[in-house]
Amino acid sequence: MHFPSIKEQIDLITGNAVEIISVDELERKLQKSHKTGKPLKIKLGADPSRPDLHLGHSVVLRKLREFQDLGHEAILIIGDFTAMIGDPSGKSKTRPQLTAEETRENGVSYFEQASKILDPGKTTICYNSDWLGNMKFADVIRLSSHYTVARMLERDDFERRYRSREPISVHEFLYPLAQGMDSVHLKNDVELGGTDQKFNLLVGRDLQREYGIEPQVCVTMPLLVGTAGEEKMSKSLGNAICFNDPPADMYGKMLSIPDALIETYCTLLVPQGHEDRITVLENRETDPRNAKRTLAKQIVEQYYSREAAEEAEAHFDHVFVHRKAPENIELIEFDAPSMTLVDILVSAGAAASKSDARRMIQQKAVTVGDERIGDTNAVLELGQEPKTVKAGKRRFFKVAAKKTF
RNA sequence: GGGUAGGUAGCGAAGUGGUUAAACGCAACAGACUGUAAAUCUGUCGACAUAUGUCUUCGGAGGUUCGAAUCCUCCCCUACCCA
Repeated sequence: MHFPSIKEQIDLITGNAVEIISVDELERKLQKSHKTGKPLKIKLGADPSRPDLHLGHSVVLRKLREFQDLGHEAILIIGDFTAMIGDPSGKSKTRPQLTAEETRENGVSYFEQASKILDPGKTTICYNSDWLGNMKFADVIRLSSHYTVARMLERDDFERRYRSREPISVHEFLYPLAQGMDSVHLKNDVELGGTDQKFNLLVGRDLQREYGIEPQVCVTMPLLVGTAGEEKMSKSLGNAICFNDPPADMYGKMLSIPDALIETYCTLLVPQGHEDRITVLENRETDPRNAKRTLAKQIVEQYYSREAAEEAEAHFDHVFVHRKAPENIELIEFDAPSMTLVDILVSAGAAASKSDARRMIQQKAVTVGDERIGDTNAVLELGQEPKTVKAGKRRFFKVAAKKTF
């Protein structure tokens, strides 16, 4: 196995990373692998309870890919064991308990999506139920004796919640330990994670040491902020751009990010060394419009293709710049000769309730054909010929009658 | 087990008997404007209803009252202190 020079490796690994604990140890490990020809084992934990990967995940996946490109071994751990128990930590109190099948399925789906960034042929996948599932209660107690409550409370999240008097369940203390056990089991050299994972990564490091294993190097990556620019990107906050978003949506969402986010998104989402990176970063002040367009196209290309990116851009221009209806819009057929606009909006899913539909009409948001409708009692005659309905700026659909009446 | 403080709309947070469907902020939605779904400004933001009408909501269940998110009783949940 041939590796690039240590310096080259360190430069790439350090790029974009927030913190590396510690660079010296990393260097030592790299030297050792260089000498012995044995790749380093790089661990990344995946949460199979949320199988929709978004750009936030890509930041850390990309780092893992960089390790792969350097010749090291990527290990993706699907945290199926913890997902089966159902972790109610943090904000979401109702994180669902998943069955074994569901977690396996999600794990597969996770891997498929992650393959858009990783080199799938060179990625090892493990399920942590394989070892955690066999632990006896006595083993768990023994494991937990390695850590103190005070140290647990050092974690930002716990500390904050403890201080603001929010509940912390005992089992939440067990999760970092479980994750740490993964590291003990794998004997990995490096573990990757977002900055919010720092504590957990450090626990893994400590536990490895306790169990007489050479401690892992922890590499933390920045958390990507959501498209709104404030909170971190997360599907449940509705500010995410997912790997599986259709190209047009992905492109549109990318263009809608606040200008101030161009730099962050570009550095975290475009591969290090890519030419677009320089173009976007150079032009973001002087020509934010085109910088953003380049960036948006580049992202779509990563998950789909160059062609898809071009199409997405054309679609966007058509709909939003020229304000025309898109070509392929959903046709909804009703089994009636006429219907109130309100009912149509609700059954098309364009409005959440009838009140909402009325509101939209009152706000002049609804157009049928070329006519803007302002009457909340409007009734639409339905015929064989589909009519185009536009609700708001970006929801289009066609309506028609199922048959002639 | 005892004590104290709490549980309000998607979230955060006011409101302690009556113009309170419930201030305000965030998010969301819409309109104007624009290079965009940026920014900014304006409006909307429980449901139902052929607009000024009705119904449901302030942890849950009962009760007091002409009238309660606001008072009482019981229960559930959370935090902190004491044991």
